[in-house]
Amino acid sequence: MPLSVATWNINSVRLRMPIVERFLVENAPDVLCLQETKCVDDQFPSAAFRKIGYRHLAISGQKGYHGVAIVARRPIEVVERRRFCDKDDCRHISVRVPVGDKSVLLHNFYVPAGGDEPDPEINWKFRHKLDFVAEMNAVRAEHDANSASILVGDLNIAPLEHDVWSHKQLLNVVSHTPVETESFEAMRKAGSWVDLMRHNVPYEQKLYTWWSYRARDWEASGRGRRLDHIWSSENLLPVFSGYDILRDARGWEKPSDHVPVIARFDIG
DNA sequence: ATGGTCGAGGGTCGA
Repeated sequence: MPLSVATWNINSVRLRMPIVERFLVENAPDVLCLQETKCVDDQFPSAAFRKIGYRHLAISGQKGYHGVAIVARRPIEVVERRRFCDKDDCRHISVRVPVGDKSVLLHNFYVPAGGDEPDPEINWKFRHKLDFVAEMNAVRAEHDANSASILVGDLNIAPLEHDVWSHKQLLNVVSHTPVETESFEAMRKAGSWVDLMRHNVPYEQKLYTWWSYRARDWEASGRGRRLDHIWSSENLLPVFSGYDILRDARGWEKPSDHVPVIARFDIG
């Protein structure tokens, strides 16, 4: 019986419940990590999740902005709601997922988008994004014989050349600037995380999880970016059995600009 | 060339 973990920036959980339910019914991941829930915990549609079998909830929301949550069909225990950059933004929550006599520590992140101007001197949002990623260096892929770690979320950075539709045209666009991609990869390596979506995938293969709302036709324009990620500790590689990017979800009714990603592990 | 579209909230701001 595998363990499956999904991540999805849904850009308002209340508005998006119809397609979130569709995704859960059709794909039945054990755990779904959500970002940009955009509501306080009292407004989170907990009853609707419980009704379709997702009875275990870990929520960290705030009014109007940001917000993360984890919903699961199996028990989870909240470990931490970590603050970053000395702010009260709800951008992280971690849970422990018992898997037989072992357990997985699961981090769910929503990294700041960073604004439009890629200059930390004149754009405090970009400064905040760089500081946030630097602070993530402390989040390591903890593991031992009985435990492993997974880190997912909207990390708002497309690190590799083929994680964007045009490397050259996006080099000065926030999400793909060298200062971001280099610090991002340094942070990932410092934590000993494995980028599962690129594991055994050809370097030249384009991978996208996000398409802008600002295109007349997202599909025709083809201008995507890989902003959502699934990482794990190295000891999960032997049981990692693959993943899917639910590209079709970008064309559903009232879509998010991000699509879900699901990873599967042959454990539990 | 430098828009374009969403969501929350009700103040435009954040993405």
